[in-house]
Amino acid sequence: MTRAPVLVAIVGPTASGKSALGMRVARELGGEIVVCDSTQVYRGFDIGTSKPSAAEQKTVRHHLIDLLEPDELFTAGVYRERAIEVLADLRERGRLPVMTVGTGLYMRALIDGFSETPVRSEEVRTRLRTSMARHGADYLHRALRRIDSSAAKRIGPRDTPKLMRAIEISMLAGKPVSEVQSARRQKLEGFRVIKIGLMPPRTALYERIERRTIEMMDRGWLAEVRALTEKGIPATAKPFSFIGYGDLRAHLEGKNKLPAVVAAIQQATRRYAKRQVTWFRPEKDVKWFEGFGDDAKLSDEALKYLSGEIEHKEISAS
RNA sequence: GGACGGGUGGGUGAGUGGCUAAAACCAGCAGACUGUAAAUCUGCCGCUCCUUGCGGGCUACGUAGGUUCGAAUCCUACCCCGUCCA
Repeated sequence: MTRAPVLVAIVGPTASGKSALGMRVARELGGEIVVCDSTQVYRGFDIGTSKPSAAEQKTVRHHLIDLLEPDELFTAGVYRERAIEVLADLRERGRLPVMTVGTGLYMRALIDGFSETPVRSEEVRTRLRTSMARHGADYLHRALRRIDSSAAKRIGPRDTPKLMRAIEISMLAGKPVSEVQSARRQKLEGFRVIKIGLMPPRTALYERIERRTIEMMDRGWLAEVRALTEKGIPATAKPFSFIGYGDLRAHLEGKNKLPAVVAAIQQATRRYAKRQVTWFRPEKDVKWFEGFGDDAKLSDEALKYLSGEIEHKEISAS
């Protein structure tokens, strides 16, 4: 007779207003935000990652941001573990988890889970990289073909990261990746997930991306990058590969003119948004809203939908 | 006014007689993605027709003519752009 707690997940491309909608949902339904974003976990990288402001964090409690130093690595698997801890805490306190999802893989890792796969191993990767250097660029693909031809068919010969991961899994598990991954995924348990999606019209989204980039610059993004650089964080640190950070750093080193950099950032962001759309669109069980999350009418509807769903689920579950 | 260099598809830019609807890269569009995912990779990318084929037709390399079986590629004139000389 336990009422399974609800988990609300808001998906959508960057700049679609997930945070704004999440804030409202959390405020009105007694929730806290569980951020699902691979960039906001890094401390100090705030403006360019659209991290919730201090004011917002004061209004509604946020989780899973500012977890790491710039030189630390993070993975979908680690995200899953951390998120499960947070969810357990929220459940205990009777708070509604409101996930704002920018990183589709992380949400999948949490909700759908992975098959039981070996964790990333730097040793294996170092070895693979050495072999690749010795035997040529197509070494990994040839190797995977020997181990697991169906996986090799699925992954392109130039897709080094995925080839490496596939081989790594095969080696550590002692059986082909395909076999490893055909095992059941370890789904998130104990929550009823309600997914809502934001899908603004493409041109409107792109316009907003363009505007938001300018706003980020106005809010001192460049100064943020300068401060991070002056702290001695190397350009090779992972968060400097996030959209904008590397470009702005290069600009500070006198490499590119600012207007060109801003244009490049806008472009990269548009492309990123497109990839997010490609990822989220086929997602199952999503209630889609064709607009921005900060639109009053849209958030009214979304809220109405959510309240209905939550009530329904809780009644049917008890 | 004169001398050179150059004008190629949305952009950059290869291509000097047939293998060129035109390399490559970028942008754009679509897609894939089970552990670095704001990452990485794949396909398409002049228009059009169908019996969707390494298929047909049309248009295209500043403009207009010409040479040739055949021209983005050669010739002539003209128009632009850049550099230099007056």
